[in-house]
Amino acid sequence: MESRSRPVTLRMIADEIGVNVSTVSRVINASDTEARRWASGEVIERIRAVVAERGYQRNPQAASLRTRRSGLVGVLVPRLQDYVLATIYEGIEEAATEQGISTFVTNSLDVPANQIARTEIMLSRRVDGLIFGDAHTGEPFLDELAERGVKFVLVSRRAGNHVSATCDDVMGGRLVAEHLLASGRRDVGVLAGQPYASTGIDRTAGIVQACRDAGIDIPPHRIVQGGFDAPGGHEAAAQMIEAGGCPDAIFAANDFAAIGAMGVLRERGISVPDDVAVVGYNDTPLAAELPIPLTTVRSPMHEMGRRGLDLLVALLRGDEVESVRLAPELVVRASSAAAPSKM
Amino acid sequence: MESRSRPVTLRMIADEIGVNVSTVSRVINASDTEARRWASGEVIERIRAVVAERGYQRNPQAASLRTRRSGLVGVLVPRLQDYVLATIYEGIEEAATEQGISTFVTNSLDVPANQIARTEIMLSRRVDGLIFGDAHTGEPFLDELAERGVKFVLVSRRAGNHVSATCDDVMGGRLVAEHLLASGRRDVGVLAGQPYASTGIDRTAGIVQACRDAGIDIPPHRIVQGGFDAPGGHEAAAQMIEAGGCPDAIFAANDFAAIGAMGVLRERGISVPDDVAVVGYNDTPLAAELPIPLTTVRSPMHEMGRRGLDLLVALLRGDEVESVRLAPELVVRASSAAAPSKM
DNA sequence: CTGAAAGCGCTTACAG
DNA sequence: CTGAAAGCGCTTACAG
Repeated sequence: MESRSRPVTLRMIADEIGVNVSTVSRVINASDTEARRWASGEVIERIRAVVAERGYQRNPQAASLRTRRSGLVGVLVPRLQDYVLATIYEGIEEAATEQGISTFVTNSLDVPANQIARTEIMLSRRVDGLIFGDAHTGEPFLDELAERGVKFVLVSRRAGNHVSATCDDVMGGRLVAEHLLASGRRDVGVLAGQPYASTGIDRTAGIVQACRDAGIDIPPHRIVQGGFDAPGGHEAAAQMIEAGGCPDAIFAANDFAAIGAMGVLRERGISVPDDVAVVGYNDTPLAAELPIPLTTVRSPMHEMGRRGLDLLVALLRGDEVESVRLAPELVVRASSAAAPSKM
Repeated sequence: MESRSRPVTLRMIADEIGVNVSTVSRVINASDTEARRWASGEVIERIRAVVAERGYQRNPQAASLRTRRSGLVGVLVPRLQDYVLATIYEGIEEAATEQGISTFVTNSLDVPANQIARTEIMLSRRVDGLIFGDAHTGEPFLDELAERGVKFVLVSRRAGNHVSATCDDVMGGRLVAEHLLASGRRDVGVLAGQPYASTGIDRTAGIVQACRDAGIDIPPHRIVQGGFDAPGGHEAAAQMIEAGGCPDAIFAANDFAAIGAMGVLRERGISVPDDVAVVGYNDTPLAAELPIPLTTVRSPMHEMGRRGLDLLVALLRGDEVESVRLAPELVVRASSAAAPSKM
């Protein structure tokens, strides 16, 4: 088996044409219009032809050594197994590729020690900037990073005053409240997710506020924290029902948690939506396929990733940037059909 | 806001101690034992102390320029949104981090043109090798890549004689057949997945063979191809039922496809497991939480990713390597409970 | 418009 | 055991 052939270098191109490497470098890195400032039309044409013919590809390591910019971005997510974060990452990666940027992703599992360690690894790889999908409220980590002059943006979750691309989760929570109240539900339980994630916090705040506006108070025992996955939702729902019986509506801050809750309800013979409405968040493709199709809030996950990358690029360019808040949309399905009127 | 401070270089360390950069380089890159061949105990100690104190981190771009090895690996998957591939990637990334290797992942969406284009991008980033989770049988692409001397391994799907880390999918299919036949099912339908993926091909071959061994032939109209996701399973199941009525067992080559199939059955009022048993593949965490818990085949996805990375590292080292085939395990749940005896 | 040179931060034969 | 030098492939002031 033959070994991989050595890549074409600038020098090879230059020698073949009989010009200096600096000229080739300038022409290659210039736009069509500004190239004329660096070389004669004939030389430009010749260079472009040979570059195409020989399949020249710039060596990014060499360029980065010289320019001190790597074209690399580090992305931290709680876990890529989570469909939501995987989708956000797809958006990031898509936008990055369009801009000629490469990304490294890694899982922090939402553990602060991992966040710190993974970030240092990213920095040692000389990333130009970072995108965090796992920001924790109340942790000093991101503030310290900003203090050090490291450039980063947040996606999915907000934190402090750091630049972020998120969904308007408070509004998402309000949409759910309005829908549930309109369909006759009065005893609303919330699976609030992790206490350090702005997503869960804001979605919970949204539904609580909107219910209060309608004169309904959600008592503390109806708000249970837990993981954003099926087992997490299972556990949280079980705990809620144990503590105060089953409410007539459950809002899970995440589709997977909603599925976990439906598991508990099935085990206990509680009927959805007759006894209890269930609403999720994110409109995962599974939501529509479930034996009981799930009402949920659609959030623009892919777009969020794209916008996050764009924000980071702007930041690295030195632009003044504003956080982005995208609008959610309620998708009503069978799991929250109006309750049969009782008594 | 202060700008990020310049990283510490070898030269700074060397100057501080008063030795040559080459000495520092040798000591840093040597193991504890071999360092003694390159420097006196005193110098070694001094270097290590200053490296730790100043927080020196090797510039990987500079090192790679010199050594012609980037420590970078490219990973192509159909789609990271797919839980199965996300999990395999987690294994890859985990093993890579342990070895000081960085990975780039990208989605090919199983489109051959994308596979080619993405691979070229990876190569232009100077990756040392590639891992493909999206191999297509019958496409010449991988053969051509091998011909060019590019180093790579496959995960999840086999193809040709290329080195791979996979699950024994034929055995997985056989396990399902034995279980279904033992619980009285006779008319078995298969949602076979994509025709170019060895996973679906092998799982189908396994169940077909095992049924034939038991004297039961699965007719062609009972084998339907389709996507490995919920919508794909939905469509394929609908097509199968349309063509020949509902079988008494459906084996989907993937849990998500199984969920899609359950959606069709629900719509048509067909009961699971009374009318039809449903079995999936991969034992996704959702499987256990579904309103009708799903019987499925557990495949060691995370381990597969780890083994794939290990294989690639061995290959890059020039070792002779053998493909790895991991064992699947059947997990029985409610969706395939024995049918009530009819008539 | 084009060239020659310096230098980014490393590693690694080659000397001694 | 340690140093001095070359060079990986680029980019970019500095000249002309």
